[in-house]
Amino acid sequence: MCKNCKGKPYYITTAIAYTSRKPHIGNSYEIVLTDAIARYKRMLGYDVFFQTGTDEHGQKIEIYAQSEGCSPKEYVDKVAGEIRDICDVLNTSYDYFIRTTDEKHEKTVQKIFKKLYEQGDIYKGSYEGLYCTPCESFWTESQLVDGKCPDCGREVKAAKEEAYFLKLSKYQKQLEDYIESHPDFIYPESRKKEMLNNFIKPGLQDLCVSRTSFKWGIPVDFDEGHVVYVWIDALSNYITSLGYDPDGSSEQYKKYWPADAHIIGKDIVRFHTIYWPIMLLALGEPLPKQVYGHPWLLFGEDKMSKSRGNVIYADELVKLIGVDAVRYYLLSEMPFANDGSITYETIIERFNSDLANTLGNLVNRTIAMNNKYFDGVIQSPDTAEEVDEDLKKCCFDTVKKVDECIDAFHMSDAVEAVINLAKRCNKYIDETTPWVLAKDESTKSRLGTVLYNLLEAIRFVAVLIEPFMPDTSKAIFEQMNCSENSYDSLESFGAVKVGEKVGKAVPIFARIDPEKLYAEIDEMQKKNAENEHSIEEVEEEIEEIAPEISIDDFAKVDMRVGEVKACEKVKKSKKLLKFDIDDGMGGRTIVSGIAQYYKPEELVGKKVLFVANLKPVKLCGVESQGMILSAERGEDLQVITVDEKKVNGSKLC
RNA sequence: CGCGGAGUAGAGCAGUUGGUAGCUCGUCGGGCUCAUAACCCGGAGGUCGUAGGUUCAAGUCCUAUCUCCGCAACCA
Repeated sequence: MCKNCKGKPYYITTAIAYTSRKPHIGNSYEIVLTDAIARYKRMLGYDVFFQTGTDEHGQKIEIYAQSEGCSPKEYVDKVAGEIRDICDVLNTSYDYFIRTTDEKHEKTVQKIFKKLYEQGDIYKGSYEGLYCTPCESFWTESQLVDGKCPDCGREVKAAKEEAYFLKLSKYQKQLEDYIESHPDFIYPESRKKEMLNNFIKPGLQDLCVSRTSFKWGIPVDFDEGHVVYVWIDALSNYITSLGYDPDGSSEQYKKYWPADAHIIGKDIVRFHTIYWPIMLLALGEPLPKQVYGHPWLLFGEDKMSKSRGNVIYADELVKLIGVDAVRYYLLSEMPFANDGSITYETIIERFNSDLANTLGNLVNRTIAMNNKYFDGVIQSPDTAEEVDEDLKKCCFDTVKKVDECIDAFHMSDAVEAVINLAKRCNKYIDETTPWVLAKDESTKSRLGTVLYNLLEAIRFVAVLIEPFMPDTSKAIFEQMNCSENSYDSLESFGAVKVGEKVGKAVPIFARIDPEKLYAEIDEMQKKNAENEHSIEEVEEEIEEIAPEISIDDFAKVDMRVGEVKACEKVKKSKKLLKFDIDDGMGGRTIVSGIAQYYKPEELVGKKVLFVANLKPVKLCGVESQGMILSAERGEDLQVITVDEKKVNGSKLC
């Protein structure tokens, strides 16, 4: 067993959740996954520190707060509360919940920023680009529409914004060496290759770490007007909470840092394996041992979103099927490297098959037999047969298997291993046929042995399942009237006490009736629809009318009718279609990013409208000499077509 | 030729260093009755994306090709 992990510190974190809105169940996977690992390590004897929390700054939050008519702080308090509630509803055992609006965090971030500035790793530079004053935004040449701001259509002017930059390039080599020499640092492997090949090897660009365009952030204390931009603020949560301080860190920090594992979504691997390590290198602190970028949980094939009406929230699902069932589902259904998918069908399937039939029924029938045949009194195991040895072996093998799986973050395999042990127990019952043994007084002692072995094997199950389903583990121990739930007790077979009386047999998981569940879901969704006026809806409202322009402004845009002669996908691109347009003037090529809405052949022969005097640009290597007009609303897009008889090249007026 | 991953029974997935193709759910048949119409056993169902090649032997190695996905690029 694990002798050298007793009392050893183990620091594990989730990413901090952005407080823009209530997270759906896909977002909640991470905290359950991390919780299971934390609980397991605790059981092994590690001195675990498990941290989660919320990321609460940024322009987006400013905007959301405004649309809700409250201050950013009020908004963030509300959402952070919801997020914390979900963590609690999911019975997660975090030791600390950090908020980036905590005073201690803000103070430390300012110190970190200053330290990096003073030692020259952060320098003041400027963000050069084309600036749209009303929008307070910078654009690159290629982002402009008609040479104007793509957001509001107004003029932009070349401008510089002061900003602070972190010298990533300085530490590039050091980071690359670290990644190469620590093969487990980025996990899974494919993510590591992505980072190395796409970002690090081609060369890192210095990172902009401050903004002046919004206020809701941690102020740079030595330069008024500047606010620390997301990276340094959010990422440093992992150390500010522990008491890191450039002027001398706390004992707690020295004990737990570096982190053993950062559990994060695959979308933010880049920040955690490039920016964060470089910040730490610059600060002279050790790097985290491992970063696991887990996959996403999708609804069926689709991403979850309010506008699709397929959002499932963790707390609602908990109301329907219970905490442990939700935890079990998330852990067992999510593959290790690919995205998982959630459907009510599979939820029911897994619940009924694994939890009710296999596990719940096993406990129920075993306890019931003990009561029925021995009035609940646990008998001494006096006989031994080959099947018994096989059962014991399976118990020990399962302990080992679970350990290996969790170390490799293969949670679904770990969970499956425990369920397989329960299956082995069910088989054991069939092999030993206790009901036959009960008929004859001469086989009574064998019967007692069989039931003893079953109880002990179930005890193994109950111990091993604690990290995944803590309440269920407890419930099993209660029914067995047993308290020996330590991991160390799994070193040998036989901790169940002879002579004790088991409790009453009460089903732990009642089978789900699919129709009943669907009815409940319908009702819940109806209720939600009634009191939902979500932020997402606000976003999807029709766009505001752009500022007024004069007839002269309009006259600058030369729009013409053209006929699509040919159309094909631009190689190596996802969204681009290349059009050959007959413009009545010898033809031209236009590239348009509408490949996900149209198949190339659909538009051939159609007369379309295009902007004829737009400055040509290259897109994915193809020169585009104009812009095809289309109407867009949310996820929907349609190319504007005109009457077949219109002459190619006709000018719009 | 930007980087990487994946294509295996109706569905969802395993298949380590090449050596008789497995698991879960579903389905069909059988057994049992302690238990939550549950549990146990067995059957059917796959030319392992396609085409070549290496080998005594390939899902597993090599080459080509198709399709999907992730990251990057990109939405004039």
